[in-house]
Amino acid sequence: MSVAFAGVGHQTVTWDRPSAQCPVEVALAAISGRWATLVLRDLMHGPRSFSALRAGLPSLSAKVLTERLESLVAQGLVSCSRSPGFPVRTSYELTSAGLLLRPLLVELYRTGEALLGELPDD
Amino acid sequence: MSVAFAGVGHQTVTWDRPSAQCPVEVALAAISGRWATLVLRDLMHGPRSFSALRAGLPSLSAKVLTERLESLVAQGLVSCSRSPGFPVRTSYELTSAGLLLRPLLVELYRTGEALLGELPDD
DNA sequence: CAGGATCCTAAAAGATACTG
DNA sequence: CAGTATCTTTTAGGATCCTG
Repeated sequence: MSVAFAGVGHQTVTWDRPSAQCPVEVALAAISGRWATLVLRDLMHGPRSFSALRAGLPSLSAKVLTERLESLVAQGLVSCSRSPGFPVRTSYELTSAGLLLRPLLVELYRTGEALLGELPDD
Repeated sequence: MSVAFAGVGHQTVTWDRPSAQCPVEVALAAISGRWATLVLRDLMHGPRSFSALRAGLPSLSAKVLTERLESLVAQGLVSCSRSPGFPVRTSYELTSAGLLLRPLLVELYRTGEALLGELPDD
């Protein structure tokens, strides 16, 4: 989106579909996909290994976790390091860009709480 | 999620999958689905008719717009009023709960901008 | 004008088994 | 330990045509 929502002004936009250049789409890409926010929350507490992440989310399959991590790494939000030797150990860690997501996650939580307060009958 | 991300403390959670009671999931549900944030942005500027929304998002099909609106109405975020007579006119408008999403949309935009600044090479 | 009804395709998610 | 490979199921999105 080319404008903020806070009433700063509404300039007409020329595109009509989600664009990769739109900040909102960029932020959404980071938190989209099932389990994405849960994986991010775990990583917010510090580096985690593949199995530590699995242990925290038992009903998440290895395949989906792999997909989620690949996506986060591809977006530059998470970095991955492997220990040499055997068995291999990996460590996934938020990058400085990934840490930028913290306020967004907080805001998601805050907004959700506000909605639950206003609409307790859902 | 049962805890915020701001370092208030990390209590072990007992569930292991996205839950409808989790504030984060509630907020996510409001903004998920393609075009959802764009529809919400339009509505943030005031009531809109079905075709006004379509006109603003030309590549969005009637079916998907209907789905998005139904979802928002079902969540209590948007209300819909129909004019009597013919042809029918509808007006979609954010409820007070829907207005609670504004800061979240702003934060999405802000975070996206920050990410684009930190990762211009995507 | 404001959708509803169908049908179709693609993408995401999940289950299971296996490998470096 | 940290994944990969397949396969099946589910879901979302889109196209087209139709109706109150």
